[in-house]
Amino acid sequence: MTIDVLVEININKKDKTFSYNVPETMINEIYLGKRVLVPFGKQTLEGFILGIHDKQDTDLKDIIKVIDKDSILNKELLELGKRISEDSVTNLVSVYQSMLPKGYKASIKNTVKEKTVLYVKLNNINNVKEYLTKTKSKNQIEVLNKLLINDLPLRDLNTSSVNTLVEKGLVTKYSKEEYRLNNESVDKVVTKLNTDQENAYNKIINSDKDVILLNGVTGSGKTEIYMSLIDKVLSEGKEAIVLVPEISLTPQIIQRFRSHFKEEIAVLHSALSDGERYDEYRKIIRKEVKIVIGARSAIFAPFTNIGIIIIDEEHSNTYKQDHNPRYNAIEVAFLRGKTYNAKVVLGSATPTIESYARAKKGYYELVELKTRANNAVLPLVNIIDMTKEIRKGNKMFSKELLLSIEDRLNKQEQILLLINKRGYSNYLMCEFCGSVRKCPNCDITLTYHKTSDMNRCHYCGYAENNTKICSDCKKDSLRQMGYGTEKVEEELIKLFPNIRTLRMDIDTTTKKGSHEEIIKSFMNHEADALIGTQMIAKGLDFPLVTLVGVINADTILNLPDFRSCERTYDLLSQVSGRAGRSSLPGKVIIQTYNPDNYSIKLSKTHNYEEFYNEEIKIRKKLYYPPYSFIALIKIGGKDFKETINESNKIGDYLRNKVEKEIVLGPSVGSVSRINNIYYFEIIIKYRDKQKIIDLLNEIKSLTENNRKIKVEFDINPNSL
DNA sequence: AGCACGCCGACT
DNA sequence: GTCGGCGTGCTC
Repeated sequence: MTIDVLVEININKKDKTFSYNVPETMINEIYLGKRVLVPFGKQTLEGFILGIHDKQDTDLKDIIKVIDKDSILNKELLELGKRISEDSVTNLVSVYQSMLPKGYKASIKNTVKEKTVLYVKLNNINNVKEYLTKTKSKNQIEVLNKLLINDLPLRDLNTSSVNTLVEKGLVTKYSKEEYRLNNESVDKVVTKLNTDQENAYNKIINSDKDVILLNGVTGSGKTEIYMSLIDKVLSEGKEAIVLVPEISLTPQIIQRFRSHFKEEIAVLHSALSDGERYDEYRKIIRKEVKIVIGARSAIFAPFTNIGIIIIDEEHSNTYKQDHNPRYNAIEVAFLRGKTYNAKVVLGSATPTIESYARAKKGYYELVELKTRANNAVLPLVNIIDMTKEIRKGNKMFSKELLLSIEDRLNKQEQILLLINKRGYSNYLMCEFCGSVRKCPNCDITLTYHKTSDMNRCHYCGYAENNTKICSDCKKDSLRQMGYGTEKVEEELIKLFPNIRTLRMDIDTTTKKGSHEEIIKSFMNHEADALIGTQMIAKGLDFPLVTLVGVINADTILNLPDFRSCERTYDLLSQVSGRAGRSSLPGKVIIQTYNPDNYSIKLSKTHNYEEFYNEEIKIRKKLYYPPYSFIALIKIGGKDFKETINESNKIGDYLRNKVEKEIVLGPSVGSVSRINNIYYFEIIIKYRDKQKIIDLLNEIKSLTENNRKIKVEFDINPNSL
């Protein structure tokens, strides 16, 4: 037997496979999509089996071994990978690699193994019953009585008694696979839909469209609809995939799904250990579960009879992978949905402009939920003009925010404070000459880290001791600008010495489980205020929160990105949605230096459509999505001149090929230099997606032999 | 990705 | 002459 193997390194010739001979002893382990270890020149590489032939060829080298026990990539997923590779202009191997769960990718040396536990079973029931009438040992009687009901793990029994019984030949120890994540038995909760939810549900199941956009305000109860849809799919004997943004994959949501679906569900997210993830995948392959809930890569769950794919918070930018292969899980969902004739449901309070436009045009079924479930009212939103506050000397907290905090403290209600860190970290600026301290390798603003008292570059990891000396004017005038969660917490405690605070940001959530701990602690009212970054904006449900404060609403708005208004509106709506989710009415205070910007102003009314109508005008005028697709070509090289030259060549090539489309650049990249590699960018705005994908694949094969430059492609990039 | 091969400049 | 730079091509 010989096989075609796609090896893990990038062969310059497009997705070339190599043939190997399979030794007799391994023949029954060979399946398409499994990984094998093969000799390759002088090295040993991993590769995927893409072809199996029944012939004999002694000229070929033998494979070393078969790595995978189960083949996760079945025929459907192998085909899907090819399509993704084409659409995202990435090598096939890297697509297949990212379709496998992370634990599987670990090097062969530390491949994850099944966890086994020693169990004890009875040998012969009659012998045991007879022994029970004779023996006087209390411990042994207890052990045997337990085992009469069913086999038990050794750790739950008296070990020395078991050992005695083994010697007497009455019981035997054996090892049994045990899943690392056990679905602890919970009472099954039956959800009941209210009238609005019922209507939405019916509209979804009766729709003749492949894709449904479920646009519901925060707290309108989309999750109950999802669960009812899944119930229906399960009753038809089919499977369901639920995608949520990593950040909102909180214990709260998982618990809700667990309590509804019991053990029929597997959970996949980045906080799992390799072992846990391995086990969750085995549950899927062994067909022990019918539902998968997970982040982006869960879209590749190896189900074979998918009935529905649900994507919650569809506007979230986490569905697009921000490194190669740059696939978008939503587009993958469409592909898989089509294969299985399964509906794809996109849910959001603030859909992307593109999705909403498609729904309005009738490509998607539009289903709307305009009121909150349980009669909760949408919170009152106050927008505070910080330019006025700063004249009064209120830098961080406006008067109104302070009064409201005090009020909630008196009433024993809870407060959520959002500090928008993105694009607004603690940078150092010279008070004298205005220059900002930057990374010597990357041209990127350095961030001051209080814990280590160092300035760090978030791109390359460069770190230096904190300094007050400006590198331009050499004066002792560098001053910390901006503030993060830490600073806000500090100030808050100064102002309200008795306040109990919790902080949630990258620093406090690196440890496994710390995210959950903070949420649990806040839920139990062990703190009055939760101060955090974006990660507190989504999906959380704290009934006692009646005040949400946004310290700095403008930071995203100031990013040089055509989606900055959309992102601002999303964030403000999401975080506002955290207030007043129970019977207590909620209030939101948004502090901003741009109170007249429509994305901030319109977050007051909770009316998405109003915002959409404003935003779509601008998109049309400037020929941005959904009126065009955008592709980004990133060219990097060590030699500045060489990189410009090659970039220009690519630009010219494109301009020759696409007449009416728009090619911008090459221009200096948004980050011009990282780790002493220079970057240039070419942006293409176009109408015909397929045409440009083909063209980019052409450029890829033309440039991948060029060792002077590295070219990367990003179709519909998350940010520009 | 590695590694060999080969073609040029600088040297004991 | 020969050591070593790196541009190019190949790995079943």
